[in-house]
Amino acid sequence: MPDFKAIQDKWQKKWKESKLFEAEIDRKKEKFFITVPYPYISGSLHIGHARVVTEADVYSRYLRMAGKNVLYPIAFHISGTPVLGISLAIKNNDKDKIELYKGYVRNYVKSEKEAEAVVKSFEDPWKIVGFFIPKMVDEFSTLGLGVDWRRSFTSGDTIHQKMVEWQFGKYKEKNYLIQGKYPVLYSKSLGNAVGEDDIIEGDTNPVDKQEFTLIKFKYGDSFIIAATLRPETMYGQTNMWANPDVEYATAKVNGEKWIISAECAEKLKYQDKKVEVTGKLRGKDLLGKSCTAPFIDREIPILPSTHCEPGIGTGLVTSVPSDAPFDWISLKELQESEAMCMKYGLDYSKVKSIQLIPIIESKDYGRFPAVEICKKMGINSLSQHEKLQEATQEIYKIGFHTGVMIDTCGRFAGMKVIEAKDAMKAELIKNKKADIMYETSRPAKSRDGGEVIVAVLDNQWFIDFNAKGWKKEAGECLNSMSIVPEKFRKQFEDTFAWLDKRPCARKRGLGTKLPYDREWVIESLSDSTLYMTLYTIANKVNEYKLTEGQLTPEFFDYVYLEKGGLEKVSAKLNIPEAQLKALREAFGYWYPNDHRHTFTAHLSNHLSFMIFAHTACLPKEKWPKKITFHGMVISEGTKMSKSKGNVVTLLDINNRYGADTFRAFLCNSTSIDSTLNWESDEVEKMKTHISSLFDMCNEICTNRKKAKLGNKFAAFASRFENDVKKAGAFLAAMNLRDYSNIVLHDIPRIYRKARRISEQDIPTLNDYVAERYVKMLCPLVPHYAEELWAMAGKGFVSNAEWPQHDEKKINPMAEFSEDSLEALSSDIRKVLELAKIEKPKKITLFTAGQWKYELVGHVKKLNTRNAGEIIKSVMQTQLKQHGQDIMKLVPKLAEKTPEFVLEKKDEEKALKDSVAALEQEFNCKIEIIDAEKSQAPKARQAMPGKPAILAE
RNA sequence: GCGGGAGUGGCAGAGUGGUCAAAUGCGCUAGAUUCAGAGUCUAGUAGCUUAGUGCUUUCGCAGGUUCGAAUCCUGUCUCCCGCACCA
Repeated sequence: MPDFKAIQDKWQKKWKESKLFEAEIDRKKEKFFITVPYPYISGSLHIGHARVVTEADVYSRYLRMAGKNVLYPIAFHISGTPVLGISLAIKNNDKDKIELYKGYVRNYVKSEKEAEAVVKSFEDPWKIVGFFIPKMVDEFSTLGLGVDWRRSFTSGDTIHQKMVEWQFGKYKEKNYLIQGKYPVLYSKSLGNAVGEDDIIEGDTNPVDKQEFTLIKFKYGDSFIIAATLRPETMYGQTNMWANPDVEYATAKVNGEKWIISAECAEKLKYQDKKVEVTGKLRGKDLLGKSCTAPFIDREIPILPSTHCEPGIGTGLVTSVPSDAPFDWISLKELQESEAMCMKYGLDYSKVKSIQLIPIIESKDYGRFPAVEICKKMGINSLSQHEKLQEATQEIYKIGFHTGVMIDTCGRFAGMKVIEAKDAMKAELIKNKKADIMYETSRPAKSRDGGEVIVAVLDNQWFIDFNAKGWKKEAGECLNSMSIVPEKFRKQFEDTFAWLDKRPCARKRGLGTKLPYDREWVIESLSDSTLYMTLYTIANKVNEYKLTEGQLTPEFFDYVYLEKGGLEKVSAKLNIPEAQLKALREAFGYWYPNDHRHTFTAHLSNHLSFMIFAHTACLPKEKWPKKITFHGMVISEGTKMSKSKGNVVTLLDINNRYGADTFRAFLCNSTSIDSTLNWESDEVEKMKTHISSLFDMCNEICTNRKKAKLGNKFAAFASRFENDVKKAGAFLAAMNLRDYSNIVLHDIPRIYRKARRISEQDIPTLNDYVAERYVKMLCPLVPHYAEELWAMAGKGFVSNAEWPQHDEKKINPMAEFSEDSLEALSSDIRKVLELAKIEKPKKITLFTAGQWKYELVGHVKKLNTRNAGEIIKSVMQTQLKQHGQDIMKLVPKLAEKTPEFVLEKKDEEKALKDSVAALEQEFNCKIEIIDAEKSQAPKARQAMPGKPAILAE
């Protein structure tokens, strides 16, 4: 077995030394600029990252060999809050996170002590970035990528930030940016918006924002405020619930006197409301009194229930017992307990007289869904909290999707719940009878232990995708692009239609500050939509040592848009004209992005934004040309996750399998848009497969003799030429699976078969395939290919020319004859087996009568498959005389018409040529007889391409 | 719920109107080579049947169109992905 590791290291080093993949402008060649999404840094790279870069590499290696001037760069994304979250966790001494990162770091440093020190340093987020980026470059490199690393950068680099500033300047100019109110998850202790990564268990148990409608119930000169998720149930209200044990607050909210829980008053301060707490009020004190329900304008009593939680909503709940399980059970408990009514000084008879009011009919439920579901689930006490919650969700879900308002609901009768909800809410708010409050879907804490609530920011920046004209241009761009597979185009169209205003900045996280409002950091999906442009110039910007002060909007206006005039810009920015010109030239030459290869998950955000960004900032000819998608990656049949322990990292790959095995497995195990299942057993098999392939090629390359390949190899040559042709075509279409099938399986198979034709011709055969085969292997297994190529001593195969096929040698007839002969020998074997003849004395082959060839030829020419029509047509010819046989043959022919039919004389010749081989195989005499000249009953069975067989 | 996608043999995965019992690979069975293993080679791998044949069943399920359906149409079931500030 070859030492794949030594071979791999050797060639990766040589490529690097010779700057093989450092792309430069070459006007003689057509340029091709391919990109993949830059990875976000978070620990080690795994096979999910590897898939996209490797597929792009195989493809771009082909294009390079096919004569294109290929630029394939990779950069790194560091924007956003996850890195910050890691820092924070480490700072807060989060044991799990520290262990996790120590685990990563230990892969790269020598001692435990050193690892600890490195992880400690991660309290500074930039140290995380600084540590991992070089490691990631190294890990990617072990895959044998043809990447131009000189052009790499991170989204935290000056060049990136200045470009994003330019981009957002353009957005601002075009009025694509607006400000407005927006609810966000917010940590009171951090004084900042928080994301999933900042919240404890935010990744496993995500926190959502819920929108409550606050309903105002007139109560003296104040309002009792009830919070509800179901404003459509107004017509079903029977009473108000207050928790007797809770202390409520009276507060002035935007000038009105509200009664709400103290917690609620606190939260509302964050939700763009003026709140001034003026007093306290016990829940008990409200009981037995009444308040006026808006909308239905009805007096309803205030009753006690412990299901009102001060921490949720306002701590006061309006009761709709027909549709809310909690309300129904609370009411039921009260109605069944005179003692409880006495306790709170309520009039028991009045409480007992409360009747449910039906309002909604839903699928599978009658007029009182809450009652029904409680009965069904056996709920009869408020203490069954979890079951009640479940019941509530069920009723809510089914009511929302299938419910219809019934005749008790005034002018909303007949309306679907889904519509009535919004209509009633809007009307309430319009008449100032309701307000909005946001609440988290579960109690949550940020990593530092502070409470997470929902805060409304009133100066949130949005990108307005509905800004005038933008969607039209984006649509135009999409129409001009090629999307592979094409089925994803519809999803783009849907996404475009649905995109509206998107918050694009937050108050924390790594990234670029908004140029005209510097307390905001551009959010990480919004800052990574135009960075591909930077690959064209990043190496030069470094080389020229351009500084922040030089990378102004004028710089990008000139380099990207050729605006401002060379002399003027050069003088203003203090950049030599030659340099500025070179930068402009580089951008002009390499851009647009010809091909972006990426994961489907990016479609509805990154890729869509990317298209919008390009149309906003760049002229049409610089818009992206093509997007291809790959499928997801799973490991041992399930999703990769740390907890399952099935994450396969690039370090694992490098240690256990090597790049070529990985590449071969990746390309060969599934088509590009399907899910890749990483199974180590299968990978092991691939490893042995390609190493035996390497041994085979080794022999092909060393045992060679230049000579003309004889005619007996016509079928082989035909298949090989065809494979060369198809391999190129498959690669050009980025069909990596079919391509790899050819080089990994098909060629070895036909080659091994051909070797058996004649031992003494093997060196000639080897010489025939050697050079082209090694070239064809190169995109897939470049290290092995270089190693083999080195035997010929002609430089790198990586930039050799893609092999041409010889169309003249493609000979379907030769292949067909070979196939027929194989079929014949298979048939003979079967006959012998069935006839139980172990050692045949003689085998007679009958060729079909001339008329049968004519018949098949005739049928093939007809463009009908209808047996009746075929017979009709045939009977009008000379063949009529064989009428009886034809009646039997035609139905079969109609069903299965052979692809090829040789002339009778050609078939006889082919048969004669193979007599020797057959005689050798079966070790007996083979005789060929024309069926028309034989009386043997078997002879009648002969068909064109399928001689009758008689074994004795 | 809305939107998108997918269901093929023991497995992975081709095939989108005829040459399809369905490529290729893996697995499995038998044989060859080999000290042995690995590898390679050869044959086979839905069922029944047979001198190489024929028949039946099969491409999630149920119907339909057609001379002919894995492929087109209708209905239905199941699974996967996205649904926004999260990279």
